[in-house]
Amino acid sequence: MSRLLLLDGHSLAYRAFFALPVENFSTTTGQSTNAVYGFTSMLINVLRDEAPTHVAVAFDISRQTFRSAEYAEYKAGRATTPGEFVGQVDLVKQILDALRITHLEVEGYEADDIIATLTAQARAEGMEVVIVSGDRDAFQLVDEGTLLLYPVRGVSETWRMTPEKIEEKYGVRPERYSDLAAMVGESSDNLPGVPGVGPKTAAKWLGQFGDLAGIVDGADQLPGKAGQALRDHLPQVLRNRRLNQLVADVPLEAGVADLQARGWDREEVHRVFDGLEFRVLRERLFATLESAETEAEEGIEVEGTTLSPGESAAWLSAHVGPGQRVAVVVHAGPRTPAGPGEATALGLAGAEHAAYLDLLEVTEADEAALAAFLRDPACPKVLHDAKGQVSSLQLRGLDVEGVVSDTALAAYLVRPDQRSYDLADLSLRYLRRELRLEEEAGEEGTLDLAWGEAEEEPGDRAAARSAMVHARAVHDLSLALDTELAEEAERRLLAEVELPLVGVLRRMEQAGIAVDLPALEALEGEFGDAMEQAQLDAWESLGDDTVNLGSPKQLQVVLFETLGLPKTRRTKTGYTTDADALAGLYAQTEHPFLEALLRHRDKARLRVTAEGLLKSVADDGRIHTTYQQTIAATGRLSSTEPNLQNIPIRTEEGRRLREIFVVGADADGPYEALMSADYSQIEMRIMAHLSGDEGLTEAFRSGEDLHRFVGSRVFSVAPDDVTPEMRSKVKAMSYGLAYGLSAFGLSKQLGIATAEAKELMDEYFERFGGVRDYLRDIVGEARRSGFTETLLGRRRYLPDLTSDNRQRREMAERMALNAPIQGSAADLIKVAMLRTERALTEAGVRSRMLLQVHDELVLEIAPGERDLVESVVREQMGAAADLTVPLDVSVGVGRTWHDAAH
DNA sequence: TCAGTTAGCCA
DNA sequence: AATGGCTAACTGAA
Repeated sequence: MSRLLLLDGHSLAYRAFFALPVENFSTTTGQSTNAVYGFTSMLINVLRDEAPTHVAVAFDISRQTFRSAEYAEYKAGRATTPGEFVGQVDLVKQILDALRITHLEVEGYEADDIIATLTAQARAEGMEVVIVSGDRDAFQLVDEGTLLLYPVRGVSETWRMTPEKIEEKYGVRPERYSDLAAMVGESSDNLPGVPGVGPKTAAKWLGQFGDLAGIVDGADQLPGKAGQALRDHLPQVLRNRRLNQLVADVPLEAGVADLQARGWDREEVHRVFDGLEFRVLRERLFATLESAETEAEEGIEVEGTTLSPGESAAWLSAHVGPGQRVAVVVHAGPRTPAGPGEATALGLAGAEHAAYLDLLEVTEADEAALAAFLRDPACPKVLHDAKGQVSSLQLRGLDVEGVVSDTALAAYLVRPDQRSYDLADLSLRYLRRELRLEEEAGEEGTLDLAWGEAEEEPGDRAAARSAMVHARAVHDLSLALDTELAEEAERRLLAEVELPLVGVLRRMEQAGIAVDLPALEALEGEFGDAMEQAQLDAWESLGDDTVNLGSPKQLQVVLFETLGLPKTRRTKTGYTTDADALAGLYAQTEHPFLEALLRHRDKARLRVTAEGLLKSVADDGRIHTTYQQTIAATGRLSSTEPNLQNIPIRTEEGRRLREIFVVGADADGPYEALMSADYSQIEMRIMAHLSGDEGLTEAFRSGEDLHRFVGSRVFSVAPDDVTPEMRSKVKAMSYGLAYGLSAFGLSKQLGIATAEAKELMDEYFERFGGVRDYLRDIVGEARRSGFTETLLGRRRYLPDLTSDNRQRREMAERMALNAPIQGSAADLIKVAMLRTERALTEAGVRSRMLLQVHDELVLEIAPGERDLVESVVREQMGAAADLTVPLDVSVGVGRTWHDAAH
């Protein structure tokens, strides 16, 4: 879909001029820049938020237009343009030139006429249009495919004017707005309205007579003083209407097709921004444009050899060695429930040469040379998403040491909220190279491959080419990303945390966790039976056994039509049937169907969870999850296939699922128990540390129960007098804090009035002012710098903090609150995992780490090692960071995960 | 077959 | 309308 963005340059710059204090914006040479700054800032935001394919900016050329010719007083009475504004319009145009954005001006017309003309052309071609203008005349252009962003409160925020929004505000559809304005008047254009006729009256008449022409025809029937006033001022109204009609056929030098967004002039942007001394704005501009702009210059070239049996050893000795960075790409067989498949082939690429090795056809000498290369820590290797590939190699007995970079991890640290770190995307972004194979590249293939064997099968040749091209990309990318990770802290995070963690996670995945299969099968059956019973009960109470209880759509019919229950909160497609809403309905009506439905939901969920776990048990009787290290924008891990980080624990029945995770055995024999070790209140402790709040710090140092301590402060009672009710309130408040909780959200969660929630929050912040100041400051700082940072310097960029769209901006603010806290906790447990594994290895024990659940580690304990491992885990988790408050670790041991809970 | 929506589990 | 995840079922369009 094409989308045209049109801006009214003059009016936006003018607004910015008055919105931003001129004394804060000037260069060392005395040039005022507040209007340029405001305009450019707005431009960047709207380019980012609306992602247009075509862009133009319209300017007024002078005040002499066909309008002033008809009505000499048009726009008269405006103050003369301030001296500091003069000249800034030219600077705006310089910026537009550097960005290669077309700007237009036409003698005798206003900017809005140009915008109207281009809008008409674009709409005729089926394009969407987004207009940014501070002139209300532009309202008449709005329709289903034309959106107006109308600046309010200076330039910091815009209203998204849709036909509905205009109708809601003014009571008329956009196409009638100009009729309304003609009667009401427009002070900024010096067009007087009819005395006594305001928007309400005008909208009412338009509703009665259809349009202005209808009102004129029926003017005689208009009642009262207002009617008489209109009759008296008819010529003036009609003149206003002629003047506020935008001209949609201004002769233009450029058509819509000429406005396609083009590559910008990097050097010119630097030159202009240097001159204006815009530093932060330049960062924002580059961050915005570079993500949109990834034009490939060419494909990836690789000169490579497909090694025949017996050739690998010689190739390796010629092309790899200490200090020479080599990219490794592994091809593997299909994955199994126990993990990735076995390696079948690999591509290698150094600075100059590339090679492809078929592991199924190598000689013993080849394999020995390869094994020696792979396990030599002095030979630096880089991989993309190493964990699975190293697993695949290991299945063939090939150990890998000396991994100096993982391009997926490096790219994740550079920008942690990307959807994926696909090699092709990264190649385009950081190398400006398309990752494609010869066939796809068309006739001007960009590959230059030297082939080993002529008689190879085509499939093998494609695989070889692909592996070598990928390896070349990984090699070059690893260098490019090294320079992207400019901050020392981020380099250390990669080298000392994320990279070593890859091995820890790989071993945890390979180990898996043992499952009591008969117990799991029994549980699945039990939940299944309970689900069926619930379904029967539900159907019986309804007298209908055809409703699919799993279909929200069918449920809506049953609940709100058949049963006629009160409507719940709206969703995109109707009314919600979520558990909260159903429980609310049950409290009101006690309808037996609701009870059975909720029970059915519960049991169905449990059954499906059991079923999913059952399906993922591998041949060794264990479940091997996969940890994702580049998904969560905050730095947390995630777990998939299956997700072992969301096994039920909150209800008694759900907890029974934890009984099927049991202590198991390995090749060396059985283990003795499972151990669960977790941090208590890790996020609140980090909050205490980061905020330096004295009360919260004291709470943790005192050893008193946190929520009891906080409750005693908030409610001004002795700790012993904190009631369970008080405790649960401050507990919800404490947990909500780091998420940007609002009074409304808190009231909803606690089931109390919003006013009461507000009081609670105020009292909380009053007593823990350090927390309030910290949360406020962290957002302000992030807005200035563009990113947040964790204890270990993990960054998260939040460009939306300066968005004009309130919803996006507030979302970004909550992310800015949460990211340093959740992310620091993630840093901490990662360090704890590294330290724990190292210490266990040094202690020479057989016990091993199996799972990580954000603030919890699950270990399998070998016979006789329980006490030693417990002290190791306590020590290493406790020493993962040096905070101003202690890190409290609690440990439990048992036959099952459930029993190990504490 | 696939993507979007809804629901629900965890920290 | 409180952050960060994953999976499953249903649904309608391709």
